[in-house]
Amino acid sequence: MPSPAPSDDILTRPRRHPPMNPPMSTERYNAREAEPRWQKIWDERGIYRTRNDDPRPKYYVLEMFPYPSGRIHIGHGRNYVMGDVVARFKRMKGFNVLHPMGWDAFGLPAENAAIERKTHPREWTYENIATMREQLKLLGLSLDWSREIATCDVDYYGEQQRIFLDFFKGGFVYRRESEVNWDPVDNTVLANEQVIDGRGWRSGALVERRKLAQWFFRISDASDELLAGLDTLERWPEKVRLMQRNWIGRSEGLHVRFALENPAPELPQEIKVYTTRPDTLFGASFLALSPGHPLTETLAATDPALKAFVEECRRGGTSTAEIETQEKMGYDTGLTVAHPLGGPHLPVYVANFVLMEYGTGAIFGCPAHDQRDYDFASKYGLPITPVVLPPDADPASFELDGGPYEGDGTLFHSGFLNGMSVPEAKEAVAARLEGELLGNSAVGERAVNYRLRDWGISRQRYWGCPIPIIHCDACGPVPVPQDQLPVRLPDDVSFDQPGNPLDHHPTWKHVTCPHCGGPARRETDTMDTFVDSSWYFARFASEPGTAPLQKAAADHWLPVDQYIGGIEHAILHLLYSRFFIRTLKKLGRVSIEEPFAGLFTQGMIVHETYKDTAGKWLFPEEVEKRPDGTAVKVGTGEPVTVGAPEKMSKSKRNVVPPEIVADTYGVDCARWFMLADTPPERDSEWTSAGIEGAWRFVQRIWRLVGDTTALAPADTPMPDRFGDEPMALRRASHRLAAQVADDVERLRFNVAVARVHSFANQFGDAIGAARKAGVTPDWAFALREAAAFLVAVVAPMVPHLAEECWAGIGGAGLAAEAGWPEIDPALLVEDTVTLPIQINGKRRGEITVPKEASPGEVEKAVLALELVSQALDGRAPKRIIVVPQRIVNVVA
RNA sequence: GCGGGUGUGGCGGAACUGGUAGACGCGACGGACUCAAAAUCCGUUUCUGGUGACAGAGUGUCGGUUCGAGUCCGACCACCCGCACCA
Repeated sequence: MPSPAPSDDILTRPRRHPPMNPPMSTERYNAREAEPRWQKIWDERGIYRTRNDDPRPKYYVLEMFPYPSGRIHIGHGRNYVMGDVVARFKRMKGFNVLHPMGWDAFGLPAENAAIERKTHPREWTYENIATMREQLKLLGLSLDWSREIATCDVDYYGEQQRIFLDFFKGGFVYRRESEVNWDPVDNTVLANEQVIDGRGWRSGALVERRKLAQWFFRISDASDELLAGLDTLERWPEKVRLMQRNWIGRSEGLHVRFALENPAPELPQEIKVYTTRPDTLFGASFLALSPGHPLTETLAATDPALKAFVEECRRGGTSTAEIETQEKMGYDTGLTVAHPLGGPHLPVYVANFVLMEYGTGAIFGCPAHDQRDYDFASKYGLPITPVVLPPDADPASFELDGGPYEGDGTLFHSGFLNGMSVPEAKEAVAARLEGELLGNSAVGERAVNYRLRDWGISRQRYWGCPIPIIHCDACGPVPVPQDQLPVRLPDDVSFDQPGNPLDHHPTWKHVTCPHCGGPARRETDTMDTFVDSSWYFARFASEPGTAPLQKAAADHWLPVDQYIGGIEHAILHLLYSRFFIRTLKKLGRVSIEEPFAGLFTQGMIVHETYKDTAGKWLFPEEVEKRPDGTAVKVGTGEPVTVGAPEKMSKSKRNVVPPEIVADTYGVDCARWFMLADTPPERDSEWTSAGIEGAWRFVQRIWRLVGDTTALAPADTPMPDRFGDEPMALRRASHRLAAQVADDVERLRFNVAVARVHSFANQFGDAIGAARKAGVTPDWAFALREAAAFLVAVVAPMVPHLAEECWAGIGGAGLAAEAGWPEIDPALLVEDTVTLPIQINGKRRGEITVPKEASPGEVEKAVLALELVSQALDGRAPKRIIVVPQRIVNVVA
């Protein structure tokens, strides 16, 4: 899924040292020593292994699994850390948490690596996985590694083949011709990202469109339910739901059949168009067919000029930028159609802007009320008749001012529609045309259209899940029999020649037909990797070593309670997964419909970029910032240009490897930094000042806890009475636990961090006060409690430090297995409240009253204040507004 | 073009359903400790005027609703994101 950029020379890169003494003295928390030690203990005790038969309520938290591209940098870590905080927090709250990890391991880069470095895609992939697994472990994530999977594991893709065949038998898959990008020099199919400026990325040849038979999933049949399902996804960002809604693109309109006049015998009797503006039918001045329309093809067979025109339309890239700038082009076929409502006869054109894939591949053009039709009609001298009159315009004098009018209004020049509003006219036309016959069926038929197209899953590639079909000349496409599954990828493949290695493998594709026993060929296409990622979250539900997709396990764990990933997957991955799970339900393989109950899209980590005088990108470690704001190259003093913060990427070298952060500050600092300051959905800038701030705070927690254990004896019993100050500290401790729990539930990590900071300030003051006053039993208890609460509250965020502190205060077991602090509700309630006093809306003072004081009592107390009587200057106030617990406003 | 979002100190950002704007952090400045430095601790830090208690202004701009607006409404400006010949 995300495509992390590898960084090759991390281990030789210069290190930045911590801003202080080496963290070795006993005064300081030594993360470098403590972190691996705790990770080993967690690992040995297997505390993050999840069992399906655990009776506690389940909670499934998942981060989008990575593509194993090589190495991760710190920019990739943010979503894993956020997920980890949620997982650890929910464990403390008593849930049986599933928090797994895997690899989106098929895909093109492995084949490119095979070509460039002569390594096998399998080796390259599994080596990358090994590296990245260690890097992720370094982050101290509480993952159940026993459930790890890679989509290129035979077990996984074998199950996927079974699912494909279920889809096939259920009628959710079909095969049809579809266009691909064809590189005529390399004789190979190119992915969209391999086409650069209309040319093959490797050969530089102009890319052609070529038709190939390919497999499709019938996702467009599910348009309506996918759309309706969005309304049930209350814990998804509104933005993502909107993007999916637009992508599905439902529209309501009318199919209208136009009778061809004097058609030649080989031609059809009619042309069917789709329109969402039947109200503008009297303004129609032409019909336009797509170059790919069947009628176009029929006509082109006997009309060389039309054939040339169609070919010209085919040329040119498929990129949106090109389509966007393309001029409207048309070809007059000489045919005409009758107007269904008795208007003038209309010429039939073929036009480059009419899409075959949408609607019926044919339109009627109403130039006065559609920009595209207006452009077209202007170019070809077709009539432009306004039929919708804008509000307040005069029908006698109304003229278009240089463009179409696409707004609302009243119909005119439109026969029986005159005077109607646009919606009324739409309805009237639909009703009229439904009742009229052309041949044996109605001229008009109401229709719903979707923008969503079927999902083409065929890829002419080696490193993907083989499509388990055998092609027989006699029997057609035949499923691979169950006992011959999985269809394994052959290992002995060569990447010496262009094209699909499966296709030119000497033996692999030659098989006998399971049906008739005759000679047959395997399908050599593999599946789109989006198929792999459409059900991996269901695979994690099964215990390791068991069948990959188990109904009971999937029904137990799904839907994912909290899914976390980048916004770039807002449409395809999430929509495909939704379709996949719905289809699996229809096939009886799971019982749920929506795979992800809660979705969160996190922001990226960005970093400044650096260039030397030669324009070469520099790593952050190669750059030294001067106090005057300029930057120079370490060692040489050469000036460095500092660029704006951008997404971390290998090519721009603005990456920070997790190893260096772990070595210098410890990963807890990195985790704290990633959670602090910036709201999690926004991009966050990685800075050395920020990580140093995190380092200081980690040390601060350590000191607060250390000071407490030195001052207050362990196991101090709870005294009957508390002094004001210890009581205030207790209130703060309990409030902290309540508020941070709320913040984490709402994924407001930056706010949670701020609260912890704020509490630390208060805790520090309390320690000072206790020292001064003498550590009485009430102080001792309050301090110990504060330390225990603080450690527990930060445990999800800085788990290693928490363990070290937990051990220091004599906590039972591991912090990772401790529960969330028990909050005494009585301590969350204050008995007095301080209200600000406004005079005429401006804050002029405040008053402290008992919490239960009635508005009348508050009013009396406020009026008694000197600042109020001064402001009133003897007059009676016009009005006093008392908002209980909030504010008092005196209107003088 | 269509749809959506965001605008708050030098910076990242807080502010529950309309109720003390600037929490918390970063940076900066001043001080304590130290032979000195680092670390740590304390204080100041929206702007303007004033030595000062204090006064005035202030959440992109303009207007509105309200006792009270960062928050709600209308118009506009800027930036960001998504989609884009979808009939």
